[in-house]
Amino acid sequence: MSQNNTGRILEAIDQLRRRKARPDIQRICNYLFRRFAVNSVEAKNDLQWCVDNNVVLKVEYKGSISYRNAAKKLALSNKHRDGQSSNVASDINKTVNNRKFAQLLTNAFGELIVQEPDYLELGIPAHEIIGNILSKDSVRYTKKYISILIEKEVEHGGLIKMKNGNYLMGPVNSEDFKFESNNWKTDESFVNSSQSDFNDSSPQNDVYNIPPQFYQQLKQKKKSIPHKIQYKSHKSVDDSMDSDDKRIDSENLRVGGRRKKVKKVFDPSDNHVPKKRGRPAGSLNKSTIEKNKMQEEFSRPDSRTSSNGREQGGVCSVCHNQNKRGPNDRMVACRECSNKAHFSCLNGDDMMLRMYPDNTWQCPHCKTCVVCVETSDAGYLIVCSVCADAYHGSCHQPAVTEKIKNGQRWLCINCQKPDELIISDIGNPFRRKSNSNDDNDSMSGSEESTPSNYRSPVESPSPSESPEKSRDSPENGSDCSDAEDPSIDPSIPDASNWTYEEVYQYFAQYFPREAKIFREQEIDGRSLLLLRRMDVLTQLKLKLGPALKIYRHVVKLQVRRDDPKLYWL
DNA sequence: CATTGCGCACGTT
DNA sequence: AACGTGCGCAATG
Repeated sequence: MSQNNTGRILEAIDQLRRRKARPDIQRICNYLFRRFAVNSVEAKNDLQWCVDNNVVLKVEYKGSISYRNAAKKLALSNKHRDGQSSNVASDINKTVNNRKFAQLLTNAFGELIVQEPDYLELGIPAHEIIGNILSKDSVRYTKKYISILIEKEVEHGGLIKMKNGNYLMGPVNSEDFKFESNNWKTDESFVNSSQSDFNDSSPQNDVYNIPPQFYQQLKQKKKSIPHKIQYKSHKSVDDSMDSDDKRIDSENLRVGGRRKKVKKVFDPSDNHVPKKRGRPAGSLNKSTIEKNKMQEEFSRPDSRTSSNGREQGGVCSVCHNQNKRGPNDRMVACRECSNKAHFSCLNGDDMMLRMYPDNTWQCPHCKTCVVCVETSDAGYLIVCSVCADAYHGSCHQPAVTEKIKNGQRWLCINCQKPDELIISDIGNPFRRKSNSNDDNDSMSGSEESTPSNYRSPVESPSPSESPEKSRDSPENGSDCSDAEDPSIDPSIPDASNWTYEEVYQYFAQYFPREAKIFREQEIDGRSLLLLRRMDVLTQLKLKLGPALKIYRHVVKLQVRRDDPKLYWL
């Protein structure tokens, strides 16, 4: 099932909106992939699920399809015509959202009271609450929406409105403050557990159900710190939220990996400096309409993952299916949390879904940099395609400066070996570098590229642990530099004496999912060298896409040369 | 290169 | 009229 991703999809939509980019399927998928390593098939399925369940609205706007956060739309329309929500199905996400909102609300109270202990007596003005919540989640909420929710909360007794118009928190409804979702998205929210912490004494205690940690802070802080409200720059208490929104937004909310921009506060009064940008006139240009139209058609099933997202179950964190995907499939549990995934869903192109050599697995949210032990929250993690260790680019020695996309093969320092060593004396096929030629193959979509940096800059030879075999030593090019050697590319191993296990190992590094066929069929090196195109395409029961890519490797091994002419003819 | 920020013209309410 | 939307560009890493 897809609830796992609904939050992410909403986040994507809102993020795009905030960026003033059209939240179309393309961008949403892109966002999900970047942020959460959700593949596009799954993303599309989940998006569809969201649409079907009215969590997300699919709309046509200016000739193209866009997606809207239904909750926001709802808040909007409720405001305009005070009807009841038109749609039954939105109830699901309403409860989820309510809970989320309750968390944010409590959190806001906690923070604000710590900031300004006087609020304990005076109550907190709505705009402060709104500002605080927006600073946490301006994607899901707007000023108006929050106002509405606050009023609702008052009706339900969760909040108390004072005569001065300020708010106090009412009695806790523990149900509302339960930690939400144990999925991989960890929330910075609190667990409302340790009552004891703030049970001690405070007279307001029964009124202010603020989270424990805030109560602690509050106690320490007393009233010593002068009141400084971060977002307060407006004259009247009540308007000004709109310009404030932006500021809050930019200061506190960072989702993606970036944010420079010195942030100027937009002042409508300096209109007279037009510094024209953006498109001149006429809002839509045809070419883009057409482009959008073309990419509009929904998912073509992506050959490499059969994940379908439609089925019931939701056990596998990757495909959300319960059923195993083959006789040999099994569930692998994250070694940190309760997430599980099909064995077959792991070890694919997505490096964040790679198992460790000891057959354990960390889900993407638990995976930590082996150096700083921070998760991807602290920065993009690059995962070694051999040992599955993750690193922040800057933590790795030497620092990784070039961009390694998720899915791109990359070797950590421990797994890198100078090519010379491998080629000339080891000849161990499966531990061979991925430097030279796998990017093209293993990565599904990416076209070509990544200049192969043969000689790796590294020294650590980490002697190969493999059993020695002296069979081939391909005229040992002592200078590995590259394929100037006439016919044989020394970086391509000689497979003629491989056992089928070795063949399997070789292909497993590029095609973890498909490689087992080589073992099943007991294709050893000699057989491999005899394989013909049709054999690969038809006899191995592979899907066409992988089969073609595998065939390419087969040819390379057969001729020990990487010449596209050979396999595209 | 990909991603993000955003002015401004236009659509919706 | 006020607000929502997103194109197309600029800035940014």
